[in-house]
Amino acid sequence: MAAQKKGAGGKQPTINDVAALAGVSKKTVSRVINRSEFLTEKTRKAVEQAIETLGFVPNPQARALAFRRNFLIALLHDNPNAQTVLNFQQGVLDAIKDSDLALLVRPVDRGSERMLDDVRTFLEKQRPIGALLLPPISENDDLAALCEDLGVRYVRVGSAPLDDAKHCVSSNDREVVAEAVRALIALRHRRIGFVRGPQGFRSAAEREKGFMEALSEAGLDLPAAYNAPGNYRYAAGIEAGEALLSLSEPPTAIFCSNDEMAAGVMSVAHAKRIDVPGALSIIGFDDSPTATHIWPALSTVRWPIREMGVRAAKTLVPDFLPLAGKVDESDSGVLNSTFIQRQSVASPQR
Amino acid sequence: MAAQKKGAGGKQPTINDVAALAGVSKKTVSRVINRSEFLTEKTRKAVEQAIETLGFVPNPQARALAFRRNFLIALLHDNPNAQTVLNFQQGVLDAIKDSDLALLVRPVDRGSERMLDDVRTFLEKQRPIGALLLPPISENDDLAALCEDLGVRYVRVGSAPLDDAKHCVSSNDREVVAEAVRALIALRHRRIGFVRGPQGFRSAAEREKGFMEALSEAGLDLPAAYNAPGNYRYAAGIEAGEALLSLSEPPTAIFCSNDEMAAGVMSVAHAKRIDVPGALSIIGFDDSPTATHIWPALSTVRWPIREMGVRAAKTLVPDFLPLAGKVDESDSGVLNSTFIQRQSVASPQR
DNA sequence: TTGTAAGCGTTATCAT
DNA sequence: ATGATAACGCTTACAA
Repeated sequence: MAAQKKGAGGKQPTINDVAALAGVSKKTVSRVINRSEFLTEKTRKAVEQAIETLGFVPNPQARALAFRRNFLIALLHDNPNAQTVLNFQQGVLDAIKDSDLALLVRPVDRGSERMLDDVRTFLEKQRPIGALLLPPISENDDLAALCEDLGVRYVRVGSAPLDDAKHCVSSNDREVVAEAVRALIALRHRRIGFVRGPQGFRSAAEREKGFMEALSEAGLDLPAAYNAPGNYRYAAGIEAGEALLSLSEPPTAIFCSNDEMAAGVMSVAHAKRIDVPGALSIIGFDDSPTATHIWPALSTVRWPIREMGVRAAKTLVPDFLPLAGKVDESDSGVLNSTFIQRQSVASPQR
Repeated sequence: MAAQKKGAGGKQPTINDVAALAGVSKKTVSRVINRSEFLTEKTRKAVEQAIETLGFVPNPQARALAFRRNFLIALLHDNPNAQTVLNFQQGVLDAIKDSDLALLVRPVDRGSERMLDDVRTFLEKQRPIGALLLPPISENDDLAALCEDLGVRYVRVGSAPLDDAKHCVSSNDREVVAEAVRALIALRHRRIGFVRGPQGFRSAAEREKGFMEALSEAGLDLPAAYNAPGNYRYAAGIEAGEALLSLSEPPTAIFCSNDEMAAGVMSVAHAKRIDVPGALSIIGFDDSPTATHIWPALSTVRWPIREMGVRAAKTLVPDFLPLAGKVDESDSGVLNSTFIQRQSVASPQR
């Protein structure tokens, strides 16, 4: 039990108060705080006792000044998927829980011309030890270069290796999408549609590669009419659904590059009284809350996003984390996504 | 254009470098940084020029130490709804954009016995200027007392006034729920079911009050069988749907205390081949992404959460924000939620 | 209007 | 193993 502190009025005890009470120099107290190994068990006990009695908590600003570094890491994101961001945050916080670190959050506006300047200003002002970059901004090489330039460590999170293992944590989206599409093929689907992600997104490209890979393995091809554009938004799913499901020979299954677009396609199917999964199987990507909230529940790919948060933090600041935190140096930084089968997929009825 | 700084190796220029270059004392530079009014236009220009030339950015740790306070505010949350948390975050960041403040994020575990201790440790370690408390933990009086005790400002966010206006930002959920239910009644619904939120949540109580208010105004009552328990989770919506829609005389409309449970009820309706909205109208609460992703799109209540984030930040740290940030002192701190009508509601067919 | 000296609470250096 | 003294980069108090 720490002693109760005084309220807002009472002054915080300082390292000097502790030193005085324990009858040692403040440097010795500092040694205790920082777990120096050159300490008698006895003096350490005495100092700890004094700390306890006073309810002393080291002033982080003073420490930061003396150390010439603070204890903050930053999360930079411009992710449309709230659940993804929050799960990642949670993973990061799991990782830094028993450390002195705290997490700063900074959304950035990918579209803005001043994006790089904004980030520069933020990093210069706050000087966090490091920055975690979530997709899609993690794909921006200029941003990584900026961090490098400012001496701020960084780790990029992506759906495929974007950088060397020291600067990247990624998942194997391509493989898992291929696996999902193979599952459709195994169910005897032959007319399989595809709804793309936004152009220029690495994640979209990876998912497309996985899709094409599975198709060509099976000797199938993707007619132009089955290949619909998208941008990860629900409305794009609606448009793609309208287009694909109005064809004279519509696909019996559609892979959508994310859940939100899959929800759009599903809505169109409902509106057109097309039975899902009887007449149409649908697969999404993200395992967002939407995936389980729509009916029928959506088969999808789960990104190990929380685990990636943990890993990203461990990669970023291994030297600030408890020993348990160390990542194996030889680790490739690739985590596995998982294909999750739910009710939206079945064999085509015919 | 700020001058490019050296990379990781180069040392940051300090206030002394600026002072030397500008030919003034460092205190004068400090005055420029802190916008003192007692400065000749000429010296100010000279110092600004030097700052520009060197690319000087004041060290926040040193400032924090000298000021005896840092420039951080904290967001404490334990909210299951990711979109809500993120929208709120965005609002806070909008508000502090042109200030020196940064945002720390800290999820807390409402269920844990050590919750208060964890928060205490966090606040003592980081010593943010203030803390923003999101529901449901904003309803915890002990938490507010802890902030008070530690001299950390706080603002609580809730669905009804939880504290005096200096410590609270809220929305008028009760009124808007009543409005939504009146809309059902105006459409000639008479058998209206209710799915409750979790016990002990203020938000749940407010929504229930609003519901009951509208019912009794119309001289309707809520049979016990129409009053289903819930906990804001999808699975509870499924259970409630199973119960309500298996009755020999089922309701023609169901108000669910949040969107997630509404999605559950909707799934049950689909599974039972009950037409929505023809045979059953459904209303939710939150205007979460789910509301538009399910089919048919869900009528719901939109919480002005981003605006509440802005307001909460302005209430918490008016003295750190640009002048535009001031909140009118006489303001009650109550923002308006909005009823949003979508396809899930219609007159009962009969 | 500007400058000087002292101090914020910690850690680094270098003794002992 | 411990301590004295000087940083760390800035602001405050007071003086000029």
